[in-house]
Amino acid sequence: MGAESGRTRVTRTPADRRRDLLDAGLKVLAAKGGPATTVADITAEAGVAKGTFYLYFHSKDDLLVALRDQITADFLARIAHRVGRGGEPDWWAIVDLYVEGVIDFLLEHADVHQAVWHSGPDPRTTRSALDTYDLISGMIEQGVTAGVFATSDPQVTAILLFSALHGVADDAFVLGEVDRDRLVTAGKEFVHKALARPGPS
Amino acid sequence: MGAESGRTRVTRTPADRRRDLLDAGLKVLAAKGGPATTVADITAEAGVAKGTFYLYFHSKDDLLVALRDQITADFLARIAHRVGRGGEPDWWAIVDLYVEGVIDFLLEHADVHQAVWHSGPDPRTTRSALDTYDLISGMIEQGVTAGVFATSDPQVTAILLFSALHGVADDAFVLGEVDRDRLVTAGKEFVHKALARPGPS
Amino acid sequence: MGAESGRTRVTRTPADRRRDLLDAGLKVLAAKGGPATTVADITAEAGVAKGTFYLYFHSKDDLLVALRDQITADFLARIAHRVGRGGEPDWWAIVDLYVEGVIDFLLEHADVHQAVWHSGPDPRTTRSALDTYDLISGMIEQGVTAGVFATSDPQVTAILLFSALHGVADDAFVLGEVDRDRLVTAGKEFVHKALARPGPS
Amino acid sequence: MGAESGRTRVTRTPADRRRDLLDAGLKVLAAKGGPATTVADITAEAGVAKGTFYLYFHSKDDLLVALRDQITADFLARIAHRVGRGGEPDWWAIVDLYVEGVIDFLLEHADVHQAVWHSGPDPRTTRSALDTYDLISGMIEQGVTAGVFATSDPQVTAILLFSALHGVADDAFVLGEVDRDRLVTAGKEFVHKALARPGPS
DNA sequence: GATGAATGAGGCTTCATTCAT
DNA sequence: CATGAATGAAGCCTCATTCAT
Repeated sequence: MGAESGRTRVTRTPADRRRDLLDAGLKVLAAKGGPATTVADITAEAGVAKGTFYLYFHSKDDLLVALRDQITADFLARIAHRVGRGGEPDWWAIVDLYVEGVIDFLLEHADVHQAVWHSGPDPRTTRSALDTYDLISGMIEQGVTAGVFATSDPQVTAILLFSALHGVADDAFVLGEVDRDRLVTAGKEFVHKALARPGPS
Repeated sequence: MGAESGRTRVTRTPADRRRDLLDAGLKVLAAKGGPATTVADITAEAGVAKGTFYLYFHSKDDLLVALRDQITADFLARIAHRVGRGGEPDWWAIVDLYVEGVIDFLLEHADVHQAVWHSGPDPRTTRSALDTYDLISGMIEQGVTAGVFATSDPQVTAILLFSALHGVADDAFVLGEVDRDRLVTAGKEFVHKALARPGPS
Repeated sequence: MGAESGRTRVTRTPADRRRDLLDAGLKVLAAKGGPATTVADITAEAGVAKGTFYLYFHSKDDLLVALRDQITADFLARIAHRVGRGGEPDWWAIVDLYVEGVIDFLLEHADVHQAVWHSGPDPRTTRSALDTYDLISGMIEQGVTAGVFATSDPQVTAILLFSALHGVADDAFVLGEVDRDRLVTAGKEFVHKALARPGPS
Repeated sequence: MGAESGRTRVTRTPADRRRDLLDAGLKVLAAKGGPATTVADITAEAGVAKGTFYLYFHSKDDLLVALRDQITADFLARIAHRVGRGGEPDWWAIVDLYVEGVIDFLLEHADVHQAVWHSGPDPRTTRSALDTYDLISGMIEQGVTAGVFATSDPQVTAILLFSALHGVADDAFVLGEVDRDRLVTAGKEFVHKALARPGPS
């Protein structure tokens, strides 16, 4: 009597439990990679029973999608936060912040990114990527309107730009040689030139 | 009644059979995606028994790697073929050919590419990607030496460039809206500017 | 019609279920012999799903080793129980009890013994056999010290003795003609003479 | 020209081919153990194609049985050869030769013995073992008749005796510590005493 | 006879998901 | 709500045996 047998009951709100599971998922995915991660891994990491998982997610894919969305949202929030400082916008400064933001974010989360992005259901169903592209193409369009950037196709350019940065960061991670500053420097130079108006005079 | 189990045994040369299996793998992977593809799918498509697979590949991963290498080799060959025309090299023309080559190739094989690239063993072990980057950075370095291009970091720039093109093509495929000419046009503009020397005067 | 697939799920305590599987393993191994026994056979006999097996054993070999150890432990316990009666030890009586114990045990479990012993991983890794030899050589050494037995090499003699009895029992089983009393009588005579001190005078 | 493509045709008589396969089987079994040995291993070792195997043996089990019989025959021949020296038989000398013969043979062939004996079809079907026992019990009976040995049950004693020697040799092999002379010494002592007539007076 | 490519049944093991407690 | 034992559909791979050449 008194103490129940087993682990003392940890009471957490449903929202907290769900968060615990997402966090655990993030951690395990980063460590083991997408397909290798099992539901058992996640519940073990979260310190709950296997069945509990299904009280908070319909399926494993469900959690994967949730993580995808969460990561993208985090990413957008971080970029928006860095970029969205008022006053007369200095478009080149914004681009620099953006480049640094993307690279830092990806380097930080590259493992999860890999795992989450290439697992679970077809990404086609996710709005995440589109939101990201919208952010970038919005930025480009405004810069063009402001007469600072030049591109004939802001939308495709947004994808080119994002993909370029995404690519270097992922590759640096996969190849295991990460020189953040080198990437940032080269990335800035690359993007600057690609967005710049043809040099006058 | 009807057909007996297993149609009459057909013997082919090892090289042909191996090719059959690779082709079947390509087809099935394109249709179902990496992890969803089973060895049974592949052998069914190839019209052989399951055990036959293991006469030609040590494991499922083995085939995946073989496909990876083959696709990369095909890619490099195509690019090299397009680019490698003698005479005084016109570097901008080469870049254009390259951009078109990459986009065409990826649009054509985007599905397989996705499947093959993000399945099987860690790509870290494959030389494929590195070979590709070497090709590009070589091209850039020569252009720089020739005084046509300008970049302070040809290697990272090569990755940025490749990733940018790879990204648009994959995305176009994933999103299901492919406008090849638009991609090519935007890609050329993007790459040209990114590689160009700063405007004179 | 009739029973649905999979009768209603029955939950037992882990210890009980593990025992169920061991018992089932014993039964099936006795009936079909080592390599012919499949995990499916065992789970069917135990009345559980195939996956359940792997909740209690890491692999098929794992169960084989567990059975090996269990059987040896049972054997040692039985012998020890028979032999370990206090008072002035009558060494010849002990030997007789031992001989009977070995033969009875082996006749009873000969089938499993065969199956379990010559399957699974190399027995070299198991302490089982050594424990058995230690028991016997201990008995012999004590008898020698007590001046009742005579042997110049108790350890090898222990193996000779055990092997002799093991052999007859197994053979009787394999050949299908079991005359327990005949074996016991001949065994006793054999062992007595082999252990006896040279006739006086 | 001249040489045919592929390995030069090696013409061997059917009997030789069969022998090649048996020898190869022996070698591979000794190296890899019973169940781990595949038909492919054997044909590779013999330098013939897989299908050739089935021209000389009905099945894998068929070869196993053939090896079993062959080994037993070799064994009997060796013992008979050592023992069967004419003149007034010195029964104790015969026993010594026998003990040495058994132990040497088993130590020499322990690996194959293990592999061959505990694989393939139920040994119940083989005459091999019985032949061996007949040899031994014959020896014992003659010794008894000659008034040199004493046993009330020559047949069971034969099995006890054979099993004892077989056991030590196998164990020494399995445990990896082989001290041939120690085994022989202890074996002789053991068998001598077990067969001896009760000390006079 | 010889070859070796082809077969396919079947074994082991994993793991997302369910459900009785 | 939580638990964790139980499920069973698949998946990968092996290998004795067959058969067209």
